[in-house]
Amino acid sequence: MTEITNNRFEHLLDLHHLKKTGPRLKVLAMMSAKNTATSQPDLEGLMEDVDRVTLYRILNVFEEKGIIHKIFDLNGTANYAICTSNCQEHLHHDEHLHFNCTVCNKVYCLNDLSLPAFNLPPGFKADGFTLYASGTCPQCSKK
Amino acid sequence: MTEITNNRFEHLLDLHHLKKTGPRLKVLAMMSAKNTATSQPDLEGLMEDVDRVTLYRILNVFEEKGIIHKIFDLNGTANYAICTSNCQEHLHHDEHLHFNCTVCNKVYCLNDLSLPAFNLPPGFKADGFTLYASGTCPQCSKK
DNA sequence: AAATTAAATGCATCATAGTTGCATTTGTGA
DNA sequence: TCACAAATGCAACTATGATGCATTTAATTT
Repeated sequence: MTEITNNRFEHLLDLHHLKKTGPRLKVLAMMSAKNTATSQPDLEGLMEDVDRVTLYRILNVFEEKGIIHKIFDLNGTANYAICTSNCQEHLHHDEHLHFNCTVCNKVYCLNDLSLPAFNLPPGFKADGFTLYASGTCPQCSKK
Repeated sequence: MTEITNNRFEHLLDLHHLKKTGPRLKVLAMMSAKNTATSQPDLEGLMEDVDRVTLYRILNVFEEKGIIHKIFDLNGTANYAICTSNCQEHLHHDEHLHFNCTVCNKVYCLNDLSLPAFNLPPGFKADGFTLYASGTCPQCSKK
């Protein structure tokens, strides 16, 4: 399974003409191991053997290539999540719902929910929407 | 008119049991002079005679009291806008639409638009929504 | 109107997020 | 396996934001 997963990531890097390096594969592994977005500070902690600057550069290219997307949580902290295949194929289809738990502060990407149609005041031309919801996540609601 | 406006701000500070000081009135004046949100760096530039720390503290109390609200733009920069009266009266009625222009980077608060009803996956309990749209604003569309 | 006091400001200092330039290393294609 | 472009690491720097403490100031009380 780890084999297969790793192959999937290597393929992903190939697709975007990026070299398959240790730090890059590790970033993908760390992010895919969670069901929520990963904050930059957390990621930095998980990647202790990798230079901070390298991490920033990896995150930047991944975002440019559409491999991951960046979400700012309620505190303005950068969070990153791997894009769904849907997101990669249709570049303009980036309408996500992001849920930010006010208790544990986790950011959930609820990609399945689609946003309803919307009309803006005259003159505004939108090319992307993101809906943010804040509240209590399932795990924090339980206890 | 400046008199009246100033009185309105003084009244606003009174309402929230905050002392009517120069820096605070200046922040309110600067923010209300614009039809878009003001970024923290811009605000810092506009308030040159006021200490950076004081500005941060003013923004924090104003936000706590519900006088202003904070919006992070596409770059993660903090932007601030004065809340509408609607927003002050009903604390839970903070469903805004924020439009971030990708050309001039301005953030517009389109308070008038109401968000459609939404249902989240089971277990998620939302207490606030914010819709972000990015694209081109009326002024940048023109030219 | 002057004195008192809590609140607000200013200053020094620190922490963290993010960037840039350059030298070194490493993946990949010839 | 060689060569070169790409990626990493390191040093240094900028910007945003926070904290502790001394000083000032707005508002209250007499």
